[in-house]
Amino acid sequence: MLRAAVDIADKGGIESLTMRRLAEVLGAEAMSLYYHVANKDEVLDGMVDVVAQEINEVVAGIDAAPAGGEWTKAMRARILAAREVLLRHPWAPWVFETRTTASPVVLRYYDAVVGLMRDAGFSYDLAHHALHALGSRVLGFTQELFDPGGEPSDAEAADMPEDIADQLPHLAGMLAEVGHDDPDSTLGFCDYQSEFEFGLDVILDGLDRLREGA
Amino acid sequence: MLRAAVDIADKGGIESLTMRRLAEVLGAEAMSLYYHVANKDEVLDGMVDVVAQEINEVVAGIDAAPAGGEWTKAMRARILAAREVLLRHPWAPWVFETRTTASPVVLRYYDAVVGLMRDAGFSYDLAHHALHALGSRVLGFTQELFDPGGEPSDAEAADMPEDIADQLPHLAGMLAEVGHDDPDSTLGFCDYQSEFEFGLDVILDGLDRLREGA
DNA sequence: ACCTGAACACCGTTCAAGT
DNA sequence: ACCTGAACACCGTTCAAGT
Repeated sequence: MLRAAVDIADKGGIESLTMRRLAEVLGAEAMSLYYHVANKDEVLDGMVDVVAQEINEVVAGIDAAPAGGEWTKAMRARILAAREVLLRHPWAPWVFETRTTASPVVLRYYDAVVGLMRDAGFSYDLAHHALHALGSRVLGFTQELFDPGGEPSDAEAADMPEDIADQLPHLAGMLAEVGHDDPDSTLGFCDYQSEFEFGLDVILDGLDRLREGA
Repeated sequence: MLRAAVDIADKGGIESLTMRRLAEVLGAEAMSLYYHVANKDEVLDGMVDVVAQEINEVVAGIDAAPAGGEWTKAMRARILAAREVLLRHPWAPWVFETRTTASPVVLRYYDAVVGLMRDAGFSYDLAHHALHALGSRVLGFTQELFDPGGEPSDAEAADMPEDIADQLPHLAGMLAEVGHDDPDSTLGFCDYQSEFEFGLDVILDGLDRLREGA
């Protein structure tokens, strides 16, 4: 049932996941679901468990590799592996954010993350701050809002009108330059993967410096 | 109308904002709204404009202060001021995230942010990376997921069952220590404001170091 | 130009009733 | 123990009709 729910969301987006559709895919006749589950939120709870379980399985194979390496390497590999799982489930960030109770499977992931930092010499206090600083990045995603200086929106397209460009001189300048440097970004799209890694490295480096100073 | 929509969301949460309720508050009889607006998304678009406008007004007064100071001070003050506005509109983060088109008012905010970095010697390229690294933090919020090691959930409460604590040794240890240090966090709540500032400073410091190295 | 009532196509969910 | 049909209370939205 959870597997079916994940499939629906993967294929048609999270908004296409309705109780009626889920029952249909399962062959059941609609409202039978409520015998097995209290409400739709419980389905969503189960779906984050599925994704978190997937992440835990993937990182289990990763952790062995950078055994002698620095902790930032291990953390980086772990987070990027988690990100790959997340990219297969584009609805997952939204569902993660809307959950109010902590899934035990997610807690297991966080426990391993704290363990990794502890092994690297972090105090519990600093590890706690570190989790907050990383935020959702520790699970491999960030919310992209409207993508500053990247979207091919009417206000930022290459043919940005003169009068609007005058009102936003710095964005116009930035777009012109960033757009020119990278042939793939002429349409204004950013490379989300490398931007994610950039931000991640800034934070990991900063945390490592704090670890050394402590 | 937008003001009324913001009021409803402020008081009853974003889920209490329905077209019928909005019309009721406005004195109109329900479906008249569709003469002035194409659909509900257009209302939500307008609401982020209201909030962004509020932010722009607040930061306009802030920017003058740290004139001779370092850019990180000015950026920090700007972002924390934006955060105060956001805290008055708890629904705003969710609405910001769901928008697909960039509001001109938000673009104005980002333009000023890029301008601030340009004045500090940032290249357009680094400023672009910086925006991505800051993500939603530049507007004053982060998504808190389930709050690692903080929520008074059944799995993490002070009376965490022995068997669960055994499965999550690092989280249990962290919770015990962090919970003890701060008398206000005995219930497991984190101080979101100081965690926000911690993460923000990590990123700003890291960006400043990259600026110097460039 | 502006508003309205009735209706449509959808939700999640309840509940009494079936096997 | 498990499933179902009919119904309820809500959505956003359409549309023909009013002033």
